[in-house]
Amino acid sequence: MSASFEASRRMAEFERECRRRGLSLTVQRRVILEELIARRDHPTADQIYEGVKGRLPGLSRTTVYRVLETLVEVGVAHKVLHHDAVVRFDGVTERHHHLICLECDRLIDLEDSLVPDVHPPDAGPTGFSIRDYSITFTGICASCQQPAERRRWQSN
Amino acid sequence: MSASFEASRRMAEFERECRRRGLSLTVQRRVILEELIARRDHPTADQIYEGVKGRLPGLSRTTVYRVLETLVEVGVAHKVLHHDAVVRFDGVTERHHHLICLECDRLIDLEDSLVPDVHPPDAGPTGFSIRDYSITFTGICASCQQPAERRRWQSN
DNA sequence: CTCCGTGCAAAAGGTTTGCACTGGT
DNA sequence: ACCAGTGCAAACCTTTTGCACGGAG
Repeated sequence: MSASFEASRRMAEFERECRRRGLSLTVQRRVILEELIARRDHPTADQIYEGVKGRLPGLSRTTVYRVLETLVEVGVAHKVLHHDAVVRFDGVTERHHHLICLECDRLIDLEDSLVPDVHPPDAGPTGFSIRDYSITFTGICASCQQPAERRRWQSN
Repeated sequence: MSASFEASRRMAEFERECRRRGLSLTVQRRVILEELIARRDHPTADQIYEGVKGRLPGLSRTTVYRVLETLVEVGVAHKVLHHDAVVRFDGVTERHHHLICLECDRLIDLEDSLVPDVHPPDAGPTGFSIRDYSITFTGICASCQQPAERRRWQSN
């Protein structure tokens, strides 16, 4: 399955969901979702803004924030939790996990297939109904294990 | 094991670690750690500040931020990742997991013993060396499953 | 006595809000 | 034509930084 096919499938899913919910299909929403799907990193709202402003003259940062929030509500994007107090977004909505380097804070995706299934606990007493999960593995990334030379990363 | 015993054990651990690293044992550090250990929620820096400023007249918010950062470095506190773009702290350093309500964003702790062990993957190709992990379960909390009545939470 | 740690004020981000306007439906 | 969505500017909130003072070691 090619990346572009996957992208258009996701876009179609988004359009369908918008109609179902009575949300307008604006250029901004489409372009921002495209950008998010195309990127394999975990961009911040501002990085998305930088990435799409060429294609959307006059675009406002505010709109990027609002659109990203919408995409999350609709379910075509996820928020990623990183400890830098900046919200990051993920266009990959299939279940996957994260590796976070304790040294440089780099965040790497990990396919779900590499991780044994977790049987979600009953959470019985709390009455919490579990829908999905994601595992955050902490450790040291390859570059930070090296003898402290040439390890610079654009903070992901 | 009583909560207060556990608290003093943690405090002792902190003091030992400070001496080992040549860090000063200031009142601020002690009181802030006490507060963090005493709380069972996941307070923000500001909530900690509100909680301790009575005991530390003239305390600066800046100091709270710096001290919390120190506690994390020393290893007696953890950062908790929440998608509200505000850093939260956790005085529980034993491995545990989180339940996050998709509806109200509430964050609930889940003991590790309730969750089957995850055998950390090799992460072979990436060269990442895994040290620990934490699972975030997403779903709907008890109150949000109720017929949409009386569900208000102090945003945890 | 020497620094590390603190307090204060100010700056730096990131994110949200109010309001008028525009573009989807 | 109507109303959701956008752009802009300003507000807001969290977090960081620079500097001088004071207290821990």
